[in-house]
This record gives sequence, structure tokens and C-alpha cells, in this order.
Amino acid sequence: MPTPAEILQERLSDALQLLGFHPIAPIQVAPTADPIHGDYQTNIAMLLAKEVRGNPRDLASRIAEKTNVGDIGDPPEVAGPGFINFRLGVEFLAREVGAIARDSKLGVQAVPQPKKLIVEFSSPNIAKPMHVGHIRSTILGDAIARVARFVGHQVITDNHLGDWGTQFGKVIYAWKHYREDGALESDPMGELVRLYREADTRAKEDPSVLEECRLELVKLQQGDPENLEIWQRCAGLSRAEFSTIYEMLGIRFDEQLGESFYHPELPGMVERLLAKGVATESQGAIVIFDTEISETPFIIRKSDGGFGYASTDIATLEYRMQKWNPDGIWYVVGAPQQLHFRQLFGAARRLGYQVDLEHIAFGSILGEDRKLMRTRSGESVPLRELLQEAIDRAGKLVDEKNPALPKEDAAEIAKIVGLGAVKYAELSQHRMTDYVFSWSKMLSFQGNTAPYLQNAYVRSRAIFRKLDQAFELPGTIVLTEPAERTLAKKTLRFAEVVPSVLDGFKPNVLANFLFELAADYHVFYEQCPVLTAEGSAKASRLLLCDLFARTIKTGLELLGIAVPERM
RNA sequence: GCGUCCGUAGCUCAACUGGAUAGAGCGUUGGCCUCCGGAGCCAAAGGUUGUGGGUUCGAGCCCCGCCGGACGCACCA
Repeated sequence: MPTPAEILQERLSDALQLLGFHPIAPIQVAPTADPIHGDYQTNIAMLLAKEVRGNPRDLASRIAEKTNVGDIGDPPEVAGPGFINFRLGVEFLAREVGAIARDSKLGVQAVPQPKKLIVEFSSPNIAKPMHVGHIRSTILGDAIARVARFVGHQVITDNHLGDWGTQFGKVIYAWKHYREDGALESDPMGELVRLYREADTRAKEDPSVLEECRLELVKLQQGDPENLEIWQRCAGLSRAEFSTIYEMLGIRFDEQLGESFYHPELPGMVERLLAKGVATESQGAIVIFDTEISETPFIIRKSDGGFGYASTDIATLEYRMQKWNPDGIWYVVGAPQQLHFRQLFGAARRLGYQVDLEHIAFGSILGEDRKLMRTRSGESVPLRELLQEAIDRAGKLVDEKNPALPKEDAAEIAKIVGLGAVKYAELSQHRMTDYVFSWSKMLSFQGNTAPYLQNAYVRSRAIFRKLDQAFELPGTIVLTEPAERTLAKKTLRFAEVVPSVLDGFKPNVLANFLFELAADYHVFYEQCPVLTAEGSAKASRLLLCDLFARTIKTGLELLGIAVPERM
């Protein structure tokens, strides 16, 4: 079923045909900023007036006159410099609300042309701790993948693990010299991290250690059995650690092909690029120059014969094209790597790949001092500890607000609220802004936070627990109160907002919508008693409550956030 | 130096891709509980959108110049 905006678009399109216009660009129909201008508006008359050098208001009147909206609402009005405003009528609203209430997807339609998309996100480095820096990619990527699936795309998520980098020389060196088996047993990941740091600091002090680390790496890459075994054990331990975090976060990947997976392909790939004339030799390295992008080259083989991540990323691209032939590959990776991706995409173009490549960049997470978030000792905050703290803090809050809850339920709720708070803090913000991490703000029950939205859901569900009979969708829907209409209109917009998340990759658009929806629900809740109402008023209000609950639940799920039934 | 991103209320952030009087939350001030969860609602105060030009019916958004910040610029990912 089309959304209100789409219906209006179609009617406008018909009117323009009658008047002899054939606009190429889609007709913009946007919700109005202020309800005094109605519910939806279009600026099409002003755009066309510019083209034909006519008077925008006159043109707007002619278009308005020919636009048939008798079954939708009031006759369109011309206002301001040439806007055409539309107001949705009560009958139309009731009809539409009834329709989306019967739709499992709440009116969200499948895209006309489903695409096959690969979404690469999270991508932590093995043998390094997963820290706050990874959380943005993880949460953002997951949300985008969920939305893309929901609107009908075929999505393959891939965790592009950094399991073959230079850091492994250090890890292996330290493994051989400083390993403590007891610690490895009790806290494997902690020990791995300790080993890496140990080698890292020693290498900085002593060039000979650095050289030995390099040699260990070379041995590994040449297939030395001992180093290979150490690498495999480290990789196994890291993956296990990552899995527990992903499980905690409710995130699943279709593929987890690490960089090591592509390693055997690298020499052949470099030869191919040389043969095609895409790559050239420079200062002993094999590089791709594209001065339109940057003076510095894209290094696909180092002068010492080794491979960096530029090479792996090209090999990965080739593999994906061969295996899946996708329409798009989306990389959810931090903004500092913009140059890398511009170069990668440039290389892909030269290789003749026809695929939509997107770097979905994002800003950094700052501490409350507005500097990159660190622990007191100056290290990056381990993700696992951060998530546990979120759960603990949420647990305390839930305990304060609702001490009567059974212990087991309280623990489950703490998890839902705590993790939801962390995710929502990310996703409610424009992805490019560096955002300030604040426990008190994200866990507040007021304002634009996950707990506020979850609580709105819980309140709406509480009504149904008090209901003495099963809820059934009513045949007739009455919307007499302004608060009912406002809520109904907002709910209809869900189907417009969800697909729009993908243009510009902005989950914060959905988050902000859910916040507005919850606010509208609270006004409705305040002004329209449900259980004490009677007849079709009661039935209609129950329907609004149910529809609200489903919408906020579905919306939060698209952001990867769960809702509790009580809290 | 070159490049990318950014600069909006005291603070944290929006602004549907160029639309009407720039909106929320927190904080501040003042109201609302015989009623479904007050974890809520209503109202007020708070702005020359860093700055100077330009483009046009119309600019927070596009173009140019400054100021201020973050990040990146040949073999680490």
C-alpha cells in the first residue's frame, strides 16, 4: 500500500499531466514543518514556475485546482510563495490506519528493485581488544543491514576481520618470549592483549626487537608451521571473544572472512594489475597512481614484497564480485579512512567493476572531556567492560524504579535497557558528528534516549494486561480527538521514514522519528483514557495503542534494540 | 602546505537533500496527580546558524574568501 506522500505524489503527477507538464525529477511531497500549513506540502509549483518563467502562485493555483484529493482530505491550499498544502481528512486517516494495522510491515513496502548488497562492518583486529572504537561500526552497520533487509534487499553481512596484519609479528614474538600459560588459561584475551602491548613497548625502545618482530611476521607469511600454529591459536581465542560480544549485542554475520582468507590471492592479483597496466612500479613498490584523488599512491605491494590492507581490500573486492556479483558493497568504516576508500573505489573503477561502492563513514566517540575516549590510564576502553557497565548501571536504575520485579526478569531487563541505551546513543545521532559518550545522558529516562522509548512501549503494553478480553482489530475506527489524529498521522509516516534511512545512511532519521512518535503517544495517553472509554472509541484507542506498540517495537528492532514488556 | 570532515540556544544534538516564523532534549522558571505506569504532560525564557561576500522567489544546507577545530597525506590497519 502506498504511503500518504506517495498517494499525493501520484495525484499531483496526474494534475501535471493534465496541465501539460512532464517533470523529470520526482515530485517532492514533504510533511509540513508546522501543522498550520496542513500535513503535507509540495514545492513543485515553484520549481516549475522557474522553468517556464511563470508566476509560482498562479501555477500553484492551477495545479491545486486539478489535483483530485476528494477522497484524501480538504481541497489543497496555496500558500506563501507558491506552496501547495494538503490536509488529511479523518475518514482517510481511519482507513489508512486500519490498513497498516493489518500489515505485518506496518505499511513499509518492498523496494521496486531489490538489490544484492554486501555490508562490511565491525571488522575488529585479532589479538587486539575490541574497544569503543569498534562499537560505532558494529552498531551502525548492523542497523543499516537490518533496514536494508526490511525494505526487501538481499543483504550479506561480512565481518572483515583484521587477522593478518603486521601486528602479528609482535604478537608472535611476545608469545615466544613473554607468554604466561596460567594467564592464557584464565583470561585468554587479556593475556593476548598484554602480549601485544609488551612487544609493542619493547619494540619502540629497542630497534632489534622491532626487527625480530618483522622477521616473525615474514616467517608467518611464508608459512612457517610454528608461527602458523601460534597465529591459529590467537585467531581462535579472539574469535571466541568476539562471538560473546556479538551474542551480547544480538548481532550476526553471514560471513566472517578475515584478511587472511584473501592472502593466497595477493601475488596473482598484483600480477594481474600490472599486466592490465593499472598498477606500476615506483620506488620498489607496486602502486596505483591516481593524481585526481591524491598525490600519494595506493600501495598494493610494499618494496619489501609484503602486502598491506590496500592489497587485501582489492582482493576482497574481486572475490566478492566473483562470488556474489553484488549491486552494492557498503563499507562501514571510520571517517579517517576516507582517502583509502576513495583510492580503493578508484582502483575498482579502473578494473572495470560496475558496482555501487559506498564508504559509510562516521565520527569518533569522545569522552566527557571532549577528547578521544580513554580510560584513566590512557588506554582505549575495552568494549566488553563498557557493555557490562551499561548493563550494571541499567540494572541499578531498574531496581530503583521497580524494586518489585522478580530477579531474573530484572536481569534480563537490565540487559535490554543497558545495551539499548548504548546503541541508541550512537544511532540517534548523525553518524558524522563526533559524539560525546555520557552514561547519565544515554541512561536518562527523559529526553531522546532508549529508556524513554522503551518505557513508552511498556506503558502501552500495560494497558493490554489490564484488558479483560482479547484485543481484536475493530471494524470501524473513529478518531475524534486531536491527539488521536496526530498520533495516527505520525504512525502513517513510519512507512515513509524507514526507506529514507538508506539514502544518506542515516539511522538517526528513524531514531528521531521514533522519539517524536513516543512523544505523540504520551500526549494521546494523557488526553485520551483508553480503558474507561466505551464502544468504538475504546476499540479505536486500543487499536492506536497496539499500533503504536508495534511501530515502536519494529522501529527499535531495525536499530538493533529490543524492548522489554515491563521495566 | 595539500586534502577530507566539521562549526547551530548555557550544554548535548536535529533540521526529510534549497522551502514558510531554525526545532528537540538536558539544565533554568512556572503550572498539572479522585484517571490505564507522573519513568508523564502543559507553558515560559533562551539564536545575527563561526565570519565576509556571491548565486535566487527563498540559503544552516550550494559557490568563493577568511577564522577556529578534528582527522588524513609512500610502504601500520
